[in-house]
Amino acid sequence: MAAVITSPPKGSRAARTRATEDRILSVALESFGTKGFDSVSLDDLAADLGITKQAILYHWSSKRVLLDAVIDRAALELIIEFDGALSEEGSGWSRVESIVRRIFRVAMRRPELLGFIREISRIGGDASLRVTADLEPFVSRATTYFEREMDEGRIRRCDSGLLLVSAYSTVLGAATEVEVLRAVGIEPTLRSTVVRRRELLSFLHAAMVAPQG
Amino acid sequence: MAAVITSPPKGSRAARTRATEDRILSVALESFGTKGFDSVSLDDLAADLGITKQAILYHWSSKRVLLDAVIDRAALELIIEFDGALSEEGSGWSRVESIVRRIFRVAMRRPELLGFIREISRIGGDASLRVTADLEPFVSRATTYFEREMDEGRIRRCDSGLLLVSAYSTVLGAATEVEVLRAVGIEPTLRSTVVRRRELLSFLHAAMVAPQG
DNA sequence: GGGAATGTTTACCACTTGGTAAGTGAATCG
DNA sequence: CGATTCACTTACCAAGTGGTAAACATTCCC
Repeated sequence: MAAVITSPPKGSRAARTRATEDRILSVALESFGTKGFDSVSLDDLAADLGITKQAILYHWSSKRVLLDAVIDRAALELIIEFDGALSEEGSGWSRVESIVRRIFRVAMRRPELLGFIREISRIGGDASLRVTADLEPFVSRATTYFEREMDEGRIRRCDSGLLLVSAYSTVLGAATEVEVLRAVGIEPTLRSTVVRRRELLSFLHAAMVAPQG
Repeated sequence: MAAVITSPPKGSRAARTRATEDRILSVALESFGTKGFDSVSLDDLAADLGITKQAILYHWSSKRVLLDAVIDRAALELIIEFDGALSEEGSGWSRVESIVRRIFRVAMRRPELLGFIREISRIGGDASLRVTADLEPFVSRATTYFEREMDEGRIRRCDSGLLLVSAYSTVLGAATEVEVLRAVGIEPTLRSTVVRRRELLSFLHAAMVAPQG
């Protein structure tokens, strides 16, 4: 709704400006996520966009400020991708399954998004704090969800925070550690992806699901 | 044994040269692993070492060639850290447990080593190929080990390559994704590390151990 | 002991980096 | 329509980049 109110007449200057900023953020996210923040110069970015670096610096006063904007964008997109899965129908294992499928879809179609979060973690400092703050609402929702599932005995009882981290790194790892996969002789094809997802689901199932009784 | 034969008289020029190269590789591994290859300039490196960058370029003709040397060093250290675990006494779950403990020890004491491998994976190209080639013997040993354990029914049957990747990313993730841990409210202290290791072991146990029968 | 090989430094270079200043053409508005 | 704001470009700059050339000090070897 806010979007409707604030969105100016189509084709207006303000609208085109926002479209440009959007394009810049999008390309920056992809580049930072795949090559790393320091490995991408403003000139590189500008060249990809077909503009000059000063155009970028017009919208954000420094590369560091641009990074903050990209962080916010990445967190937003992550939440959009995953938050829905938490609200979906079903419960217990079937819901976990749908979350894993969704994560896999993101990892396959938007690897730069997950790579970017990882990159930010390494930069540390303010950047990490920012992404942490951005994701906090989502993390607390996920944790709450896990707690409830445990209370109702649908998954094994354990530290919900660690469960989240374990699930996150397991899936993210299996989906993105392409080089490691190559090292063990798995070329990342669509077919092998399906196989890996199936294996991973059974791995997680064994790990998470409470022994029924 | 080879070391004895090739090692020159103590304090000789050759020995000191090798010590210098060793120091450079060590500092480079730490810096590249924590800050990233592109984020560390030769001047930075030299400053940390108390020498000039030209001294570095004397031993390796370019920054890229230095990277190759650092990759070899990292792979060697990784193998030294982990390979022993595969030959240890015990079998089945107890051995897995000892491997996990070892990985945790490395992740805690030498995070830059694992961070470096991850960094290299992202750089891609020749660098990735090199680390893959360096680690191949170790990977094939680990895979063989898993296969045997499965044959003898001590762990669940599944794709051994994926099992390796899953175990690797789960452990590496839980041990190194500090920012994610912070996001879920776990400050990385020694105490929390112990807790996390215990949780992880139970997670892995449920996932890997074959239902007895 | 003297010349040669070796490891390191000083001096330098072309190029790239993030960032500034001033200018320009088009959309906007009174 | 004319002034102004806006989005962007051209022209720079100082600092830092990886890398080269040559001078220099030390160790080695005959």
